[in-house]
Amino acid sequence: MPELPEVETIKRELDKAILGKKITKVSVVNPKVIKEPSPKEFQRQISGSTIKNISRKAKLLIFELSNGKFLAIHLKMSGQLIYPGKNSKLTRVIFNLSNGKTLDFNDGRLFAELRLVDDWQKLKFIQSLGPEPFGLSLEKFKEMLKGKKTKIKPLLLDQTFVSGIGNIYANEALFRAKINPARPANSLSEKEEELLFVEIKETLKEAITHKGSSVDQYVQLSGEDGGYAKYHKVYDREKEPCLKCKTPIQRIVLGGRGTYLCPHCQA
DNA sequence: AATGGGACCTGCGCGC
DNA sequence: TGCGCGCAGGTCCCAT
Repeated sequence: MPELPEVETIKRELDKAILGKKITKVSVVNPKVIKEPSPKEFQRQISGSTIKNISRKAKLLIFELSNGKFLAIHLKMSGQLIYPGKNSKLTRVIFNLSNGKTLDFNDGRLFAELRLVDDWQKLKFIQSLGPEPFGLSLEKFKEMLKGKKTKIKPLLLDQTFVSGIGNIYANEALFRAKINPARPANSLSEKEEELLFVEIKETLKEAITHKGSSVDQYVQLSGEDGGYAKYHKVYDREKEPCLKCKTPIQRIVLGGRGTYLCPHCQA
């Protein structure tokens, strides 16, 4: 799915496009993506409310509605929000707005989760989240790494450890910090911890600047691709030459996820 | 505590 | 052209 930069991009565009607008009607095309309450209640309770605020927590989008409820959307692997909506075969939920346009929620793989709740802070997913990289000090980050024998890359993907990083940016940040993804987290030198801390934030920031990485399903709110994929240094570049040393990029599997590295730069 | 596997789904690209 | 396989920005759950 969209990782932190992709969700942040969508959040910023939603702010410009639909903040303050009224949702006149909701059509649930595929009820599978509605986790709570029932699809019927979901439609009923949202209809007629105004979007008062939109925020992002890690990879989760949260709409605050005028009826006091919160709509939480996790896009998972293939979720998309499109405005103005074009109603494709992947459209699972349609939000009709008072201006006559629609906000479409699309999701090819049906992994995404939409929840309408009284209090988003009580969501189990939210309560388990670790800090976001931007809200973290270097000291705290070093502290967190202490005693962690896990491989550093799967650890970065663990949302209870730090939140917002996904598979693309974990790979990219580790390359930029010249750290092998299989290294035990507690084996990093102080210099490496520092560099990793900096590169995680830099990578995420750059990705936000370019409006995210469109590798497969992710698109911006307008439906356009994000522009960051062409700057990827290792992700999805198996067998292509390392941009620094020409060594072919290697793909391995760690924690069940495709992992890309330069075996020379990240020895 | 940590790691591995599978599950949830659909669709795409690849090799034959 | 058609088929089967492996793979996919995520997370959860169970077994070891």
